[in-house]
Amino acid sequence: MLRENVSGAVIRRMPKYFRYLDELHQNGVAKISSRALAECMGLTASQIRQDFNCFGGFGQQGYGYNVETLMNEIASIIGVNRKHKAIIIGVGNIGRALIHNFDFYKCGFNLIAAFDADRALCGANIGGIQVHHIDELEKFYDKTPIEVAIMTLPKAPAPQMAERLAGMGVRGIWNFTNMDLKMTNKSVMVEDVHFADSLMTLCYRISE
Amino acid sequence: MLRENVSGAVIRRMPKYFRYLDELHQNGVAKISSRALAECMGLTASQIRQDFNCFGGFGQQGYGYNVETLMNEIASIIGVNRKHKAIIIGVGNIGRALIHNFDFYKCGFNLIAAFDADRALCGANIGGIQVHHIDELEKFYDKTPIEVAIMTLPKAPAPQMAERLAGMGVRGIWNFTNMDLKMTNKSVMVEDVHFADSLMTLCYRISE
DNA sequence: TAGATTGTTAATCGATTAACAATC
DNA sequence: TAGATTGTTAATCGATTAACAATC
Repeated sequence: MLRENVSGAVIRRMPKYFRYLDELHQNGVAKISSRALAECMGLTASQIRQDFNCFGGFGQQGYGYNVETLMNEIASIIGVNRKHKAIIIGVGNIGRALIHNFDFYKCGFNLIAAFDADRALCGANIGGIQVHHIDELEKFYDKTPIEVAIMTLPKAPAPQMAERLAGMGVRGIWNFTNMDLKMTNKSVMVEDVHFADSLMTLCYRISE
Repeated sequence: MLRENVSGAVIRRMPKYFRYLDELHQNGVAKISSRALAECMGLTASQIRQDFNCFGGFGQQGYGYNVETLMNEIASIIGVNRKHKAIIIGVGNIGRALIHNFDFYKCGFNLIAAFDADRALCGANIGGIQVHHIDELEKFYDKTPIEVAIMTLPKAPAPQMAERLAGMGVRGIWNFTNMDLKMTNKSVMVEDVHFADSLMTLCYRISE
């Protein structure tokens, strides 16, 4: 796996490749050409071959790509086979929705605990996930270090919480606060889910 | 407002501009230069001026931009001042989370109703929003046409629902199904919120 | 007027697409 | 072998950055 100088644009396409290959595999498709994959994904064959060759040559001239092999390669490139430990901070509506509906495991994560500032919720078990008080965060981390924190808490405490998590040593933050977190430690990766930006983009596009 | 040949990259940045200008305005900041805005948003001054000039000249040489004026211009460019009517299809966890927590109004929308296939939920009022049975969708639309549908329903019925909505005449779909909707009618705008793709991107980035 | 900062053109950079030799 | 399709290089396209004249 080469994995150097891979552009953000390519990285953002990898999950989509994984998604389509997973589906093809489940449908019993054994091989696919860049051309056919391009057709069904709405990309160009050229782009697909360029993208894959950022990480190595997974195909075979004259044949195409073996769907299962390629899917596994991409899974391993993304790292979804590694099952990183994650916790969720804030069990309001969005937090609960994620706990109940979202397939963390398929995305390479193992959700192991939830935290909230509301003492009334502590000790509760939501969808199989134990809720702890936020004060116990560091104690928990010392026993069980986690790689990623999911921030589904209100805006106000968010910046401070992000720094606290970074200080503890988390590697990444999945950010649902709809605000940009300015991390002092740039090695902590932040992935934003900006609902408002997304909906406003739609607003623009339907306004012609 | 020129608004021709505006690239997708520029459009995606508009909500972010709006967000920052709104905050500056609330903090009582009256004027700002492209340089200062660039600094606080993590962009370049050049890019900001290029972006704004896709839609017209909102600044003043030697002075900068009036924050309130610029904010209002951008609000009007995005269309958030128009309050498009919207409905939500599926009141599971994600649907409820949006109804309870999300500020549709600020993003230019007026959420007027919810629909679900589960008869047990029909007639209920969730966070001020009436839940109707999905069978009444067309009847409802005939009386009250809406511009946008928010799809927070399971994958299985999603493709058919998208076509049904397009057939009725909706202009846009905010898609939470985590699948790509292939619309036959290309004039229906689809904006995806791909949780899984987002988290997998983070997975890649923390895997070095 | 002098200083500041825009609007806009030109230069650079990066990403996508096209082409084709290599090869299964 | 002939046909197909990759991996990879070259060409194109678009987006970002730099530069600077216009002007408040």
